[in-house]
Parts: sequence; structure tokens; C-alpha cells
Amino acid sequence: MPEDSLKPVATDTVAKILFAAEVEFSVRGFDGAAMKAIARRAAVSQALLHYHFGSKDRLYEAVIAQRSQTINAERLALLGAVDRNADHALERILEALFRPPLGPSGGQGTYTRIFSGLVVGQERERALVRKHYDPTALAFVAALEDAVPGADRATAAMSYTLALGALISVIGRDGRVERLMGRRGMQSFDAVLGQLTCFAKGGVLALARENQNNQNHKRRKS
Amino acid sequence: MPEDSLKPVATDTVAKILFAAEVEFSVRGFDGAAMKAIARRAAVSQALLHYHFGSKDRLYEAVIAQRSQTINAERLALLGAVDRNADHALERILEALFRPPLGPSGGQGTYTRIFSGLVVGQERERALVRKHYDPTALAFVAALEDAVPGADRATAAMSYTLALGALISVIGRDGRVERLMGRRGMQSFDAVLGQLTCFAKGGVLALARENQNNQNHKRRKS
DNA sequence: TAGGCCTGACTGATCAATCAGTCAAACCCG
DNA sequence: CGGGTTTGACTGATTGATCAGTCAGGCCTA
Repeated sequence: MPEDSLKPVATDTVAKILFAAEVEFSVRGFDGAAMKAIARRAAVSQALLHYHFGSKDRLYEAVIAQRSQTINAERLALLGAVDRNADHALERILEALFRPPLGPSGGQGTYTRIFSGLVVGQERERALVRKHYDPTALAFVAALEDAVPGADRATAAMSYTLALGALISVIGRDGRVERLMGRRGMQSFDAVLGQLTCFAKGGVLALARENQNNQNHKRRKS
Repeated sequence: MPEDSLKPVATDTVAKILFAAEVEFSVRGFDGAAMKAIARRAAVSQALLHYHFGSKDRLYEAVIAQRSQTINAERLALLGAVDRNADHALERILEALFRPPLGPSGGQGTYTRIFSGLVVGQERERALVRKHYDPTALAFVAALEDAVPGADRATAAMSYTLALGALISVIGRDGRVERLMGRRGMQSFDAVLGQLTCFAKGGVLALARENQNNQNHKRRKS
């Protein structure tokens, strides 16, 4: 009788299913992933998926709910550690936004495809984004508004959205950048993250500058 | 099934099918779209789809081939009209990149979802992107390399990729930006395009500056 | 402690529905 | 008439979902 056998058995089964589902959804997409394939990958019966999650939709949400919880926690932790008046505040904020969803594998992980699918998502994904990602997004919008000189709420929200778009362009990388560069092999994760952060920083600052100018023009006119 | 036959008799039927397929693929995705639903929308029999296109995969590629041809033509026309030594060359290049895929409807059209799906796409989409979009992409990379001071090929390729990511974040807009802004209603298309261009311009310039600095550091060291 | 009971976890078999794709026959126009 | 075009009817395969039923182990009572 091993002592650790007191733990409920179902927990790790559920986790096993969730991981298998994450992989399948990531590779094939929601409609492309079959419950049968998920069950086979998890080495359980297909009926067990419905026993634990009820339906394919709810299993999908469970995958997103689990992973978004981790990502949001990491993001908010990194964001909380940023001194918004410091010199490199904007860079730190952007890194807090970019790093967690890329994960330790650098954007090649199982979840990254699902993540980018959420951003450009369809009807189904909208409610999930709103539920699982909007609260954290608002925290980042507020941080950007604080840290970027001349940025109002609207500018910060637009910056957040555009920066997120830049992020997903380097997620699940398939070698296209290298192809366009005329190089072989892959760039390192840290190199790409650095380029991404630099690009987003320049974009955010330019946007804030432009919008501030426009607002001043409006004021002078009226 | 006729190949690229020059017989123009059934062209309007083919066009009708292509349009219906574009809508369905856009709303439901490749796996979510059913041939039956496409046929119903086109008001033809399902068998006719297979007669003209052979398979679902080939129909999908036909949709992308057709639309990419239009987009690429518009993009290259706009790009060709840019004086790369002029003051606002970079902005013009970026607009040439952003406008055509957004179409006249401003990113709410039927194809935009497919377009963004290609960017974050799966295995299936990679070959299509390479075949139908890479040549034009290379023209833009070359233009960026020319027009942006201090940008080498690698920087230009990275800029292109990141700018494209920013583009798809405002494609098929679902009101999230406005939600994060705390506003109601929608921003106008031109306003969003202006913000996007400004952001991308700032990003590209920042990236070029940074990469040039790094290269200079390398040179001094060696 | 023995015995009956209950419950959560899990499965194989199977459901109706839908999937992409096929085919012979009918259509239509030159 | 003849060939490109179009269709209804159909196929086998696969989809998500449901079912009754098995099994192990904790709980309660006597």
C-alpha cells in the first residue's frame, strides 16, 4: 500500500485529458480535433471525456480556462513588479505581456496555437476571450496608460491590441521569417522576443505621440 | 472536372460557388465549413462543387488563390507608386500592405477572417501562404529594406512579419478594442487604419535603429 | 468486524446525424 | 445530336453524444 494512493485518482485523469485535448485542439483546431482522437491520446475511453466535461465545447473552455489562469497569473505577477516611473517601464510591461503566453518553449508549445486562434477567433472564441482574458487585459491597458507619456485610455487600449497582434505573428513560428530573410535555420527565442519588444515599444510610443498631437490640435481649434 | 480550361461558360456558376465558399470558410473555418452548406448557399447541388473543384481542399485553395490574386495586384500597384526616397515612403509602403486585405469594407469583409487564419495558420495553410503570398511579401521586404534607413534584409523581414501581425489584430474586429477603451460604438475604419499605420511605422523605425546599433557594436568589437 | 449499500470513476456498444465524395442519369445549349 | 454542365440519390466513414452496466473502494449499520 503506497502512501500516495490516498489521493483521488480522477484528478490526474482529468489533467491527462486536458493535456491531450490541448494538443489536439492546438494542432487541428476546434472543429478539426475529434473527441475520439483526444481520448486515444489520453489513453481513456471517449465516453470518459463526456463524463468529466459534458460536451466538446465545455472541454475546449476547460483547456482555455486552465491555461489562461496560468498565463494571467504570470502576467500580473510580472506586471506588478514593474516600476511604472522607471526608465524601462514600457519594455518591462511589454515583456510581462509577451513572455507568459510564449511559455518556456518559446512559442512552440502546445497552447500557443490555441492562443493565437483566440485572438483572431470566431464567434465561439469571443466569449472565451472576454471571460478569461479581458480582466488581465484591462490591467495592462491601465499600466500602459500610466507608463507611457501622453497616452490616454483609448491609445493604451489600441496599443495593447496592436502589440498583441505583433505577438501572435511570431507565435507558432513556422520558419517564414527566416524564409523571407533568406536565411536557413531558426532564430533563437530570445532574439525574436527582443525584436518583438523593440517593435512594440516603438509602435506604442509613436502612437502616443501622434494621438497627443492630434488632441492638442483639436484643443487649439475649439 | 475541367482543369484550367478556357471555356468560360460555367464561370458565373464557379464564381457563385467561390463566393459562397469564401463566406462559409470565413465564418466557420476550414473544418467547420461543410460542403453541403456551401452548396446550399450557392444554390447549387453539392455534387457540383466536386465537379468543378474536385475536393474540399482544392476548393479552399481556389478561394485563396482568387482573393490573393486581387490583393497581391492591389498591393503591388500601390507599392509601385511609392517613391522610396520620399519623406513619407514608409507610411505609403505600410498602407500598400494594409489596405488591400482589409478591402473596401474595412476589415469586416468575408475574406478577412480567412486572411488572418492564414497568418496564424496550421499545417494546411503554410503551403498556401508560401505559394500565394510569399512572392509579394518578398517585394515588400525589399521595399522596406530600401526605404528604411539602417534596415538590412533581416530587419526588413522581421518588420514585415510584425506589421502583418499588427494588421490581423484589427481584422475582423469584434468590438474588443472599444470594450478595452471603455467606449461604446465602433471606431471608423480610417481611424483604425491610421492608428495601425502609425504603430507599425514607429515599430519598424525603432527596430531598424536598434538592429543598426547592435551591428555597429559587433563591428567595433571584432 | 462483517456484510450490505452507495457512489464516483470508467467502459464498450451504439445512437442519429453529418461528413466528403461518387455515380448514373438528366439537362441544356450550340 | 453531343458534350459540357448539373442534379438527386447514394455510399462508407466519422462525428459528438448517450446508454446501461462494470468495478473498486468508502461508508454505514448490525
